[in-house]
Amino acid sequence: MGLPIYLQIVADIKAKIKKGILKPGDAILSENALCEAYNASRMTVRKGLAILVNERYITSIPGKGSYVNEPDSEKYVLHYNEMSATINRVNSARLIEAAVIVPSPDLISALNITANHKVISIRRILYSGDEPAAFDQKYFIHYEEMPIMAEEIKDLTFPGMISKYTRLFALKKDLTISAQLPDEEISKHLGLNTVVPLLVVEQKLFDNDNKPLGLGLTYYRGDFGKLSAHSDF
Amino acid sequence: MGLPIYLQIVADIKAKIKKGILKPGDAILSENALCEAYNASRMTVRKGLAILVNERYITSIPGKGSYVNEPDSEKYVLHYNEMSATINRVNSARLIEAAVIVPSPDLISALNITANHKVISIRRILYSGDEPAAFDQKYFIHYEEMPIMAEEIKDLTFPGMISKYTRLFALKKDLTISAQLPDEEISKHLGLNTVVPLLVVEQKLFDNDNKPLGLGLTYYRGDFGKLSAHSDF
DNA sequence: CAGTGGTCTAGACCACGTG
DNA sequence: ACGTGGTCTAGACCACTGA
Repeated sequence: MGLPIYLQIVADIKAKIKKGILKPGDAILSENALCEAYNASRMTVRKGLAILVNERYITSIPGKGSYVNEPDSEKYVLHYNEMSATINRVNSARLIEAAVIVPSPDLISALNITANHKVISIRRILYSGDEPAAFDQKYFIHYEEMPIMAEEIKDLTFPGMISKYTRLFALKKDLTISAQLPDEEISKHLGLNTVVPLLVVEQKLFDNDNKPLGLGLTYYRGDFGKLSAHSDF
Repeated sequence: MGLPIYLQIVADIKAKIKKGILKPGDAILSENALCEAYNASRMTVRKGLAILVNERYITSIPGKGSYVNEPDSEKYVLHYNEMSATINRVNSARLIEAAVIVPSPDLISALNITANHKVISIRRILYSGDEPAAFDQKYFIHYEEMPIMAEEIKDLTFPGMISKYTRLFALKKDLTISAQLPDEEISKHLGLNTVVPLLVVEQKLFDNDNKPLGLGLTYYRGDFGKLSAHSDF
């Protein structure tokens, strides 16, 4: 019984939802009714309900009441880091290119820049022990005050690279995951003789105003790359 | 200026973190100091800080103070639904098997059951318009009181199927994403003549006590399946 | 010891929705 | 008009950390 009142309320309502006593669409007790039921002040009750709202168990509608939500069965939490031993067994990297390039038309549109902008291209092979596990390509916009610092950058993740130049908390990130077959160049870099499917992770980084900051493509050998995600709560 | 005080506090502190005025590890003003700064009561200040704690911007340590966190640059939100037009362009399904089977050793260990348990196997082809986009295999434990209801189940997602028998809010879900080449059977079902890489999504469903409820495998043609995820906030 | 965050109360005023 | 949730106050007591 050491649980604070507001957490008891949370636990009780969650339990009722999980047992089916409260179904999606049902109204829960009003705040005042909960105050009476738990002999608590309204602020305490509201603190509990705020948690349930935040975890998407219920929705509160001003002037009406609070209602049990449909479960959001589609939502997962994914941890991704192109250099993570636990995720991809990747534990080292070798830089094969770090250059300022003239962007291709595709890159120009992906980064939303004009043709006279320069772009930094970073290419790496990511290793799992001695074996090449992935080919990694990053692009980001080159500004004058931005030295390439190849040595510093070699072992970083993409957000890590970008955060050399910007506050990381300002980053927005999109990930797109697909399966592809390797082209000749990637086959060569990864030393592939047979046909191996690739797990491709595309990262797009944006600043707080949704201006593109960089584009990353990582091509994992299908027998190395595995991503995992889990439902929250 | 219509913003409530507690949201102003949230916005101000977020801004300071994003601009680098507050760096990871830095202490923020104490609650009492913030009360003075914003001419607000402590409960109002705490309401703001609670949001920052929840969104992982800061951590509060009793007796000491609140501190700016290292950004969690690995965390993404993934929406997945094997039948979603927006995610996979899948808009219909055809059932090719719905049967009670004797589980293989692999299945027995994956579902953590004994050999005398029966398992329901559901096999479907998922279509994008007229084209087969994925081969879908589900397994879940068969209990006596569980009719198969093939027609009802045909167009459901895996959580949808399971929720026919259990409260959905109690579900825990794991997703594993990988790239594979099709075996003969899958090639046949998807009508593949050339070598096409597959994006494979493995779903494991658990109840609230982490007891396995089901195993799902969905094999998307690489040119159809694309998953996307994004950083939160 | 003084300062911090964690919990809680008993009020208040507001905007909103329904009868 | 009444009940609802949303915001806010000015206190209170507690457990904890650090000097």
